Amino acid sequence: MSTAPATASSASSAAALPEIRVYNTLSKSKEPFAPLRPPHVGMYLCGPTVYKESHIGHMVGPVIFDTIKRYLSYCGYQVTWVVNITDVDDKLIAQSRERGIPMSQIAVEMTADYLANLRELGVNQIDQLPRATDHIEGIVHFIETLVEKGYAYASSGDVFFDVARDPNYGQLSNRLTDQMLGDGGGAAAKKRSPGDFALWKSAKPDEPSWPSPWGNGRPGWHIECSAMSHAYLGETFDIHGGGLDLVFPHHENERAQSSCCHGAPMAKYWMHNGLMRAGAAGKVGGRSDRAAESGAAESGAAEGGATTEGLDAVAIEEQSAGKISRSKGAGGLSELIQRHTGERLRFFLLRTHYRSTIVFNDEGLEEAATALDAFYRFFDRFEQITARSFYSLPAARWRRASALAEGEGADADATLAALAAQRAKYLDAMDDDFNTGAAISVLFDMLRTLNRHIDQQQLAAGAQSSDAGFETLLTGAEVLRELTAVLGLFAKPQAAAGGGGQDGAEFAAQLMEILIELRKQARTSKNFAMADAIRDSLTACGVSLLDSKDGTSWERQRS
RNA sequence: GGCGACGUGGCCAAGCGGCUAAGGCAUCGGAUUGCAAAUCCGACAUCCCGGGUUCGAAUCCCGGCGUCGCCUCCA
Repeated sequence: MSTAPATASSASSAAALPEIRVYNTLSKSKEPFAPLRPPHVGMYLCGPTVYKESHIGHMVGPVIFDTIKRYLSYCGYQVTWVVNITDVDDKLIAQSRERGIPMSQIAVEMTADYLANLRELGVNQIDQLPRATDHIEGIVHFIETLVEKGYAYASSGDVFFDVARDPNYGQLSNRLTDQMLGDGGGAAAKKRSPGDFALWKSAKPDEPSWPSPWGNGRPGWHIECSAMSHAYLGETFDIHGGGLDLVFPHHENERAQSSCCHGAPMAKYWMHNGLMRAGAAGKVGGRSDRAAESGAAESGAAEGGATTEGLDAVAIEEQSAGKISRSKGAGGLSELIQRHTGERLRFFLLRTHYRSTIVFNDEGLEEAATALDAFYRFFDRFEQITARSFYSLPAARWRRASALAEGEGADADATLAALAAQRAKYLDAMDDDFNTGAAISVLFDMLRTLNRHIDQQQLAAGAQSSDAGFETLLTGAEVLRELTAVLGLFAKPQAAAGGGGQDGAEFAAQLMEILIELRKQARTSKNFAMADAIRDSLTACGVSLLDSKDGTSWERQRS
């Protein structure tokens, strides 16, 4: 009566080939990851429409998929990752009008902003960043094919996708087509039915446009992703990602276009990351829904101004004076990065599972900072003892190349044994739908193991490689490096560990003030040995003290 | 109205039928320390409520309460 066979049978063989499981929005369940053409993996992430500066919410997907690519690569796959830049769109046109500058210029500016932010967050695994406007021809061709095959129809300069022709429409987002096709009748005069969506939009007089068989116009939203993913990854690729908010209509429509055009599935795995919410003091955002009104009167509490924060409560950039901005200091992403460092933001994002909602607020970021400090302190400690920088340790870039791969060499040494077990736990977490939160918790365990090892072996600054436990520390740190690198963390030393954007020069000035004051006190109390020691030490690191009747100033020596 | 997610210690957050319910922040003890910090050891939850299925549920099902998202542009 026991179900033992199921668990027992896999025990021996499974160890050799760890199975990665991925949550697929299409099937609403976790599936074994089996790419179409192993070891190659094609991955497409829907990038931004570049009409405004990006905000922190735009970073969630890139950080997650950057990590996914890192992990898959680490496991031996060869991943090609494409992120599109949508640089034609109604919003861009609107911005262009508003600011009185060409659409293309806005796109260039905002793309640069986006990329700069990605870089700060350590997102550097993207292979291709195609722009929609560079692929107009392909887009037109794509639409032509759809028209030829009868899935789309032209209607006075526009071209629409005929939703009724796709029996699978609605599958991804779990919507019924007849529901959408409903009675609505003639919602838009040009469409056959209200659910149809534009593939090509005819140009109005002063809008940017490109020639096409249907006259001058521009691509509709969705089609650029179908065309570009096809151009770079082929008819069917492995992973298609994006925010949960893109499931409908964006991905549903992409899927319809692509599968109808090619007669093949667009992607094997549809992965969607959770959205971010601003977690202000009270409650946040959400527009007042129909129905929500009834009980509002009695709770006088919320009256202050909890009104519409806008749909995207996270868009602090535009919340000029609202309570949201006050509670977290207004400003865009770049200011956020400056205040918290990109690494902190990345760490913060990775601590939550990618499919859940992340509540974003300063408290969370501060906590992340505190937690991260434990790592930075260990790196310092490690460097003191071994005279090696943690950041320059050779990290195994492949799972099976690890110093502790499959637990080898871990038998005799308790520390290594513990680390090997922890590493296995980490890998299990990552194998299970990229559970970065659980993986990071293991990292803290490793930190404790390593610190305990140092304490117990009494390793101190200037230790020798012949000292007991020295080699173990080295090996252990390498493994920690290996596993943190997979998450894209600790690539390079932080300017000021945990300092949170303290300006370097200003910081140095503050320190110097303290030292000068101490030396002054030493001199006053005739403790000249101490005073000289301070000055000599400073000289040793390139700082000269200049005494005068007005006090003491300092300068750095030119090298 | 339709679709969907979530509710785990003071806070954040893993867990997806069965080891002592991860980890972080905070708090409280202890070791260490000239003091402090850091580090280490230890303490701190039966999982929104009510039913049900099961030998066994935080984990599955039903009902309730609550929070949130999508259905329109959105990562």
